Amino acid sequence: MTPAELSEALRAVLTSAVEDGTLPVPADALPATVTVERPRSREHGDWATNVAMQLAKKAGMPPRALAEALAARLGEVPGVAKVDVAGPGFLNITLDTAAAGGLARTVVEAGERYGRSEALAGQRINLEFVSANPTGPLHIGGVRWAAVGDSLARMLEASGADVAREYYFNDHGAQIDRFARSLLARAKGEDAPEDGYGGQYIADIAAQVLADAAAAGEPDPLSLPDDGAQEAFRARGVELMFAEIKQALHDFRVDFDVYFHEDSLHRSGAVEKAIARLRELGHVFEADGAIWLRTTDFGDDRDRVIVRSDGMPAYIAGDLAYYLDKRERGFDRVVIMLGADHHGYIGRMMAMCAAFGDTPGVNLEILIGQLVNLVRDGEPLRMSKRAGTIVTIDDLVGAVGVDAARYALARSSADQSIDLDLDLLSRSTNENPVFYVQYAHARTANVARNAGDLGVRREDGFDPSVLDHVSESTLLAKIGEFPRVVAQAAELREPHRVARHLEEVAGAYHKWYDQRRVTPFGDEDVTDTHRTRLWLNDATRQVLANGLGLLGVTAPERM
RNA sequence: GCCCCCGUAGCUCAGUGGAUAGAGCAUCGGACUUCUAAUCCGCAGGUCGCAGGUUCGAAUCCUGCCGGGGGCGCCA
Repeated sequence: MTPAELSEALRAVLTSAVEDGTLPVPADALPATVTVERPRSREHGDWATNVAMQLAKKAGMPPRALAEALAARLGEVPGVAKVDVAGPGFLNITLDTAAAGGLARTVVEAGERYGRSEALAGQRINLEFVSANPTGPLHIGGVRWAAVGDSLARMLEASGADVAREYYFNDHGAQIDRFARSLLARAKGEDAPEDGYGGQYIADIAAQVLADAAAAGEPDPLSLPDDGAQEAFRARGVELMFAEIKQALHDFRVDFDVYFHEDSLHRSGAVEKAIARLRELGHVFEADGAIWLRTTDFGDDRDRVIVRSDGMPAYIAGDLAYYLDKRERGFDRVVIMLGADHHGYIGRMMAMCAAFGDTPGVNLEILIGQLVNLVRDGEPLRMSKRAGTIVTIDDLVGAVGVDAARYALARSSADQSIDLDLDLLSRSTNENPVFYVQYAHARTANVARNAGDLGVRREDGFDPSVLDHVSESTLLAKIGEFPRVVAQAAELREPHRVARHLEEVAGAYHKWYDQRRVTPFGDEDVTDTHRTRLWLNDATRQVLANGLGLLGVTAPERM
């Protein structure tokens, strides 16, 4: 019996109690899903619910009295061995060993589908993340969002949502001009401009632009007048830089459905259209020669310029048009992941959303993630694009590999700033928890191979009543909670929850492995005990594989 | 000055109002002639930053303060 099935059984008990008057509350007062949790202490049974305490006030009954009434009915449910009322009104439920163990078969039969749900079915979600400027290689901060964003996308999809991964390609404006001037200067053998970019990659790309032009039989860009030369370096340089970022992300197992060019919003007239819409809605005014959006009407702390007094659209104008474009493409939920250094945008972005008549927090969600700090020898490392002292995605992946990098970045809450010690990472020691989880998976695969070699076959028998050891109860519980953890991670936009849960599953598996043996000794006969344990072994393997898949981390068969 | 995030075991961090606050790492002591010891078992380790409040119940929610980090342009 899965916790979800137990939850349904509880709800049926509640419904019947309402119908015959035992529980004097209206039917719509019942929670849609009854929360069933694994109690902290083993003495409190297999599962517990606080539903009696939640309903006590509405029913006008003492929580314990209500719990007693429910306990009697719940005890009648097939598979439920014992129900106790404890503390202020908890219902502590103990399952028959066989009913609890049945989960192993459920998981194996569900296979890759175990952990998937329809919790977010019908939602069309646009998830924008990374969106780094193509003025340099993807740095460590962007890599965090690549890992977290892609994992979140996988979990949203597993929960039934229709998800588009989107990268906003900022190829318009002053930063790109600075990038182009830096390339040009380097090609001429000059120092980088005061406000430009430095680093070896600038030299590499400048050389590549020259080589490409020569190979194509085009005139040497350096022979052009400065304007033309800068444009040649801009066009080709951005293309090269972006291709490099895209390739690095692909190698990181992150592929976007849409790479959206900011420039296209300006060329297509989408910016003007968005401003016109806001003007019609009466949220635009002019002052000091500029055009403003009255975001203070919607909670922002100051109004925002959308067209500067020199006639150029401000940066936010692109955001207005981009948001509108996403909505018009049919996404009812626009989710944007930003670094903590952009948290100041939330107010204006939410105000913009409201100005268009949408609901902030529903149609537009902004997820803020804290920064990644780099540490070497215990000293914080200052990074500067201009000086070229940046740690790129390739540096990180080269040091620890994709699996460890993705896992390390995805296992912490995005609210938490994280320190990555470069020495530790470059030593590639075994301190990374990804190995703990992957090793557990490799072990399940090894056990299954050995069992197969010795003639243990699942299809020959399944007797869940033999799964009576405490390590089996614990492992079954961890496996049983997996679907709820995935759905919760998707709904809360907190993919790290899945990683943490996998660590618990792995821990429970390792303990079980030490206590119970799947394969027969020597000339021992194969019994249902071996077969049933193989079901549990394989169920664990499935959960670890599904979970690692949600994190974009491989599940090795051998290590 | 205003805004955001953080403060939990020696370290790194889990814990979206529930029971005796957990894990990994580090330290110390144990367990491999039979499924992988990248594992497991045990010991030890805590004023959940401080002070109030909300309620049957607060690490969790609210207010104030302290400490650390980040941000507040007609830049992008």
